[in-house]
Parts: sequence; structure tokens; C-alpha cells
Amino acid sequence: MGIDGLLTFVRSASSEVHISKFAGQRVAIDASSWLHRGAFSCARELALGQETDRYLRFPLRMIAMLRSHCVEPVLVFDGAKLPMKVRTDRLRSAARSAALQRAHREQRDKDFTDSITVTPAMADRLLRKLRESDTAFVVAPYEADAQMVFLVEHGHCAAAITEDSDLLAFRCPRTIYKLSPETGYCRLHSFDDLCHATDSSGSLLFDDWQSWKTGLFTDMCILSGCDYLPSIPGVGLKTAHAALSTHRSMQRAISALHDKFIWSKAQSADPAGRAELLQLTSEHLELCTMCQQIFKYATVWDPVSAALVPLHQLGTSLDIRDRDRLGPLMAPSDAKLLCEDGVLDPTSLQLYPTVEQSTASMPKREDVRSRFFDAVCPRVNTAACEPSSISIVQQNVVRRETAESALPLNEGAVAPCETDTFLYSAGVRSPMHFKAFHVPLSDEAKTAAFESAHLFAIDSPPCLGDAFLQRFRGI
DNA sequence: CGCTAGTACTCAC
DNA sequence: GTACTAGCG
Repeated sequence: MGIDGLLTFVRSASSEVHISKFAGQRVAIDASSWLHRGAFSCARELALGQETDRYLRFPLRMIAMLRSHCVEPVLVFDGAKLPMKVRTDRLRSAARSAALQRAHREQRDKDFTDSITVTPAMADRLLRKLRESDTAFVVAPYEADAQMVFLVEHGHCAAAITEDSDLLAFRCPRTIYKLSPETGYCRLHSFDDLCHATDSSGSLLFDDWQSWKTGLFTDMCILSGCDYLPSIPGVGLKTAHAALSTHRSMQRAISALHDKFIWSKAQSADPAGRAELLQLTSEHLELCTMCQQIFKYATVWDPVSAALVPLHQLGTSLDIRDRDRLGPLMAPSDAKLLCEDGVLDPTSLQLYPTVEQSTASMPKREDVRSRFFDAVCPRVNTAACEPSSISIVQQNVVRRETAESALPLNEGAVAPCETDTFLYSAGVRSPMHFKAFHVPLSDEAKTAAFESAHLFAIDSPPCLGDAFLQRFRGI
């Protein structure tokens, strides 16, 4: 999915270059897309559960190709799914399952390739090869897209190589598409060059580029439909672009689009129906605002401070539910194991089985991100840790807990680091030894935590986009 | 003219 | 994830 049609829409502002343009520099690689392409060579084996690692050949070949041009790759792996992306993920996995069913019945090549899914186990095997060959990598805590943009913006990489148009929505300074494995030629999109983008008749697409650059461009991507939110039915890139060109703000553009596409249908509607439409308009604006936040503040790994940080500096303080939509934080020790060491399955936060150690013999780890929602509920793990096993950061929690008896949610407590603020707010802490720690909360705080758990728990998240679309189509 | 939905493609022999 | 296109509003 990504942003449908975006690359062709802004093609005029891109250029054909050779990868050797980046000789002597590092580039961030979307590892999943290379694994996905590699999996084409062994789609049948993967679908039938047969042992193979032929999917590693393509990524390793591409790495060798880059190095032959003196370009140093940094492979960026996907992390856990963001709650707001489940609508898209569910659609994709349903399509893959259907293909797998057909593949088993009819044994057609196309169905086998359609059923391809890049698993954490496949990522793990590539990670092991990367360590052997001394190739740099980062595992994104959540979206690899956001992680690549962070690496480029902070000068760790000169550009990002991907096939996903979302990097432009994330405002990646330099993105490389369609890198040819044979020739090394590719298409370079420099974000600032978009100020020169023209339509087919030659007129400028983004007049007053500064306002597009600082927000309207991403707003256009959101309004036209992105992975986190479907668009108003009938609205694509052109319509979103036109609305924002005229109205110059997300809010006014949404109002105008709702007027045009919906309000007309309410002329004959009863007052109650009209009131519901107004309600829908404000809810749509709220959902779009959530998407703006993801594109701006998605949680990424900062290799310098060795911590999870927002893609850009958080200007305003968000409450805990807003913060979680950007990707829940986790204990610094876990974040390092996941993102820097690459030894955790991002989805389950379990250690990858080593060659010597089978899964069964390994200690079970707590998944803080999905656990913390439940951990504040009385029915789950109310036992406190042994004092001897409490880390320094935890002792802060304990001190706060005893001083104030209970921590209300959304308090925004002052803490040594952002991760701890988050965990204070949730009233739970993941110790170094992977046991959950429970801080008693007031009844009100428990209720609030319970409600947010049901709204945003990673295991069974809601499909915000689904509900929104259904109501739209019901009109 | 623009959006939607359907098809074909990514590897590698 | 992409690109292309016939068909429809």
C-alpha cells in the first residue's frame, strides 16, 4: 500500500542516478523488502514449511553489489506493528492466507509467491549473516521506515534504499527507489527537490514549498489514504492535493472535503443524521491528527544515546494514550537487546533461539509493551519483585511509590529519562531480569488504565480505520 | 479528468 | 511493496 500513486505523482522531481554517487558513504536499507524479494526464489519451500535459506542470497548479493561500488549498507529491520496499522496488516495477512490455501490446492507458482511473508526467523538468519560479514544493522522498535528516516536525518546514512513510498510521507531527505541489482542504477528522490515538482502540464505542484515541506505534504499523504488510515471514499492523491492547495490546512481541507462528499447527502437527512455527520467530521480530523503524530514522532532507536526516542523532538506533551500510538517505549536494557544487538524477536520480545539452545530450554521473557497494559490490572501479576533484583531505575519507582502511595496515570512524572516517565505513568516497570514490577494504583487510575488497555493493547487492537470507514459508507 | 479494482511483478534457472 | 490499465462516475 504505502501512499498509492505518490511516486508517479512526484516523479518529475526525481532523477536517475548511479549508486556510486554514494561511494564512501553509508546508506540505510529496507531489509524486509530485500528479504521479501529473496523469498521469491524459494516461495514453495517456505509455504510448505521446508528448510531453506535461499532467501538470504538476494540480500547478500545486493550488499556485495553496494560494496563493489564502495557504498556501505546499514540494514534496517522492521520491528513490532503499530496499533494503528492493524487494519492494513490484517488485510495483507488475510490475502496471504487465502493465497496459501489456493497454493496447497492448485500448486500454482503465483499463489506460492503471493503467500510470502517475511518472518522474524528469516530476519534472524539474515542478522546472523550480517554479524559474520561485519555488516551494520539496526532493528527498528516499530516502523523500519521511521528508523531509516532518523538515520538519514541524523547523518548516520546519506540516503535510504527502499521500495516504499511512505518514506516520502515521513519526509526522508534522500530516498532511493528501484535500485537495479544488475546495473546499480536507481531513482533518487531528494525531499527538497519536491519544490520543483510539476504536473503533466508543467505547473508547480507545491507552491509556497515551505508550507508543504513543514506539514502539508504529509497531510496530503494522510488524506489520500495511508497505512494508518483509509481515505474518504473517492478521495485520492489528486483530490487531497487540490483540497490542501486551496485550503492550506488539514482542518479546513477536511471540512471542505466533508462538505463536498458528505454534507450534500445530508440535505435530505433528519437533524439527528446531520448531527452525526458533524460528529464524523470531527472524528476524522482527530484520526488524521493521530496520523500526523505518527509521521512526525514515531518511536525509533537512537544509536548515539542508545535509547528509544521520537523521530522528531516532541514539542507538546502527549498523554499516555497518544504516546502509545507512536510505539510504546520499553526498558532501556530491552531496547538495546532488540535494536542494537538484534537478538530479540520484535513481535514477542523473546530471545531468538541460538544454535546451541532450543526454544524450549530458554527462559521466558516478559513482553513489557503488551504486558504493561494488563500489568496495571489487579488480576495480573500483583506481586512485587524481590528487593535484591530491583535495578537503579526501579528503585526510583519504588521511592516515588512509597512517597506518593500511588501514581496517577498521565501525571507526566519527572524522571531520569523518557522511558522512565512512560513507565512511571503506566505504573509498571520492567526490571533488568525481565520480571514485571507492579505499582499499586488508585481505583480511578486502574479504571483509566483498564480502558486504555482495551483501546490500545497490542494483542487485540481496534481497527480505528475500519470503524471510521464503515460509518462513512453507511451514509 | 480522476478514482477503483484487477492484473502482473519482485528471484533465478 | 510497486506499476499499469480498463471501466466507471
